[in-house]
Amino acid sequence: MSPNDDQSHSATTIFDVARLAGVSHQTVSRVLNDLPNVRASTRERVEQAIRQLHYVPSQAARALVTRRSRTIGLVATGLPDFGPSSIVLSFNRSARAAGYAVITSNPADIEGATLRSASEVLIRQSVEAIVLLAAERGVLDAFDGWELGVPLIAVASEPRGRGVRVSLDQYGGARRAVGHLQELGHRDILHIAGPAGSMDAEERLRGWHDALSDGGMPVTEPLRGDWSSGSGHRIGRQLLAERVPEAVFVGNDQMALGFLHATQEAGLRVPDDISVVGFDDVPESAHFSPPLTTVRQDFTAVGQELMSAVLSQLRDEDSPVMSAMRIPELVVRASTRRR
Amino acid sequence: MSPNDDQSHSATTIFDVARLAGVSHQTVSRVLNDLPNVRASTRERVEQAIRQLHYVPSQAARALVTRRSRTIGLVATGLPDFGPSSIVLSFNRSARAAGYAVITSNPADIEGATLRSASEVLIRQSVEAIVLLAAERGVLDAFDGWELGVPLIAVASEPRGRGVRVSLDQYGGARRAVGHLQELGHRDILHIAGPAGSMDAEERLRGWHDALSDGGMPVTEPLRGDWSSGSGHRIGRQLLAERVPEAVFVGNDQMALGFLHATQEAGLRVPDDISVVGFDDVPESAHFSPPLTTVRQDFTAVGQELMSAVLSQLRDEDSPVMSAMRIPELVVRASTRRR
DNA sequence: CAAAGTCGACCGCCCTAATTC
DNA sequence: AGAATTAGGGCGGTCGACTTT
Repeated sequence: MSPNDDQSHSATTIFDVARLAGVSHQTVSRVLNDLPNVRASTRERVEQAIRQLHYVPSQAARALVTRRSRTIGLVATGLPDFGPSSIVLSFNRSARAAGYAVITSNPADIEGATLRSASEVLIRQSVEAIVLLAAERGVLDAFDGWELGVPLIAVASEPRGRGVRVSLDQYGGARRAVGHLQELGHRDILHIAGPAGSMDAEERLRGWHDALSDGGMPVTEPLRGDWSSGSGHRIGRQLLAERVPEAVFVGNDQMALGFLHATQEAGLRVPDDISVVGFDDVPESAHFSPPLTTVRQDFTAVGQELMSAVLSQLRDEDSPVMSAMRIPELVVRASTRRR
Repeated sequence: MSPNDDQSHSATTIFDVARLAGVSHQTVSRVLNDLPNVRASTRERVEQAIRQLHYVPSQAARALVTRRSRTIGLVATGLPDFGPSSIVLSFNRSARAAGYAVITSNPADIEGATLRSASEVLIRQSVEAIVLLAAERGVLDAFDGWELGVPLIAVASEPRGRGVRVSLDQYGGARRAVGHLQELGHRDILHIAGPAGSMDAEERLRGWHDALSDGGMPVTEPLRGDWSSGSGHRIGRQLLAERVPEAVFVGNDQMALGFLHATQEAGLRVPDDISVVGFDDVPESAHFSPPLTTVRQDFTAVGQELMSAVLSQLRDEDSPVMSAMRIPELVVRASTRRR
């Protein structure tokens, strides 16, 4: 508002405000924290002084005395892929909306030691909770027997390890994908899975497997990719050199893209010669060649649920340990057709 | 190490450590901060005590007295797209390597007020610097005449506004892309640009424009997308309904994907009927149909340079205001061919 | 006179208790 | 007597000055 009245404002304290407003520092504290017993006129004078001095309360001082940093730590792997990035984005926004700042750590790998040291840095920043976004099976084991001192909330699709878990129903999503293929009359349905050890990969694999065996269809060994389009391409090449399945359920959209690439190189047409279903529904999948039938994951919801899990955990320690998982929807486009 | 010796460790203080080690709290502080004048044997005893108590120094208390939070704030827009996500990832890692934690804020829009309030939240967390990742022209204006109190470092490809700027040479990259097309003998080269107002979009547009006029070629009005593959698709549809240009330089890979989709719908073949060049080199572009010729941006380098700009700014206030911008490389794949 | 340690003030804020109106 | 306000003691560190080998 008014110009020329800032004095290197990192040095302005609650006492300066008090002096200017003609009250005690404690009264200023009261208005700062919306506590009662402050006359409206006094409050107004104080607020006026705050504005005039560009006063910003010191979070450090406040954290020191309240023992609440209003900060939560996020350990995230898998970036810059679309899914993880989307979850991080949504989580950051939800946290901010709840009045929390989030400190992010992106460890270089998912070794127990690396994860632990990333968390230690966060603990040192006195975060009030730690959120773990690392889809690998066993990452939670790294936290076993380690008294963090703060709640741990993880994105995990398997019911295992300590901490609170949040996820979407990968198994259910996979069943929908394969079910779609089955409804179209396909029986010979292969699966290009994500890396062994990824909880999501394993759950999708399980969904595919169960859908086939429940339908009395032959279950073959799944092929293993690493989520990258390159791996989808490579696997597709090898596979198609041997035989052409009726349909393929690919573990994510990137690998599906690589697989589509391989089909073209092999002179095959999708969906005429072979049906393909992906997983994730990244924004680009609508423009793949052909537009990809896939399973939509609501990453935004995951971020929001993470934050609400954090909040309920902060509120009382024994809130539910795993929230209900929504089943992702199938998005039918042009990469699948009736046999 | 040893079991059963943790006492709700958020309450452990430097005094507890001192007592256990049989020294004064000051001596503990010395070993904590690697200061001299501590006998090796004493140091060892203190470290032993620290381990035994699971002692973690309170960042809040330290920040309060040193006035250094060891935290830096990041205001990032554009997520979850690949480029911005990659920069954020790289920046986080570089910051961590330098001993800084980073608090991220992802504003919902790029209005001045929104940006400003996001920064205020960061200031309140007493960050030591603010990094702004918002490609829009004019976002820096929102900070004009506002005494932040901490250095401001921005990713910006245009030399404008306050603060330190870091970027890759968008203009140079665009010239390389268009130069490639020209070398292949194309003269009728259209441009599908990113949204008006995006600094990167404007710089790439300028590069395209200058390449054409320097080559004595006709410059038409650029088409405007919004970076999404959907917009590339829509624009492609409209364009191709009217006429088929020899070549198109598309502002990013996503829009290029959408455009490729449109060419297929129009029954055109790339690169036989029309050459296409993208920008970014997202990992998927190698598997587009056809594999995309594009310009590779080294996002990791941007993240690293951001952090080193922060450090030099923290070290002394008048370090260079804009670092040298590298020119992104051209990656030739299968979407372009000689006329 | 070094090196190794100890003491005590202070960073900016919140909380409880005491005081004033 | 009760509402409004003030005084003072930490929170957990760092740093300078001072004391002990």
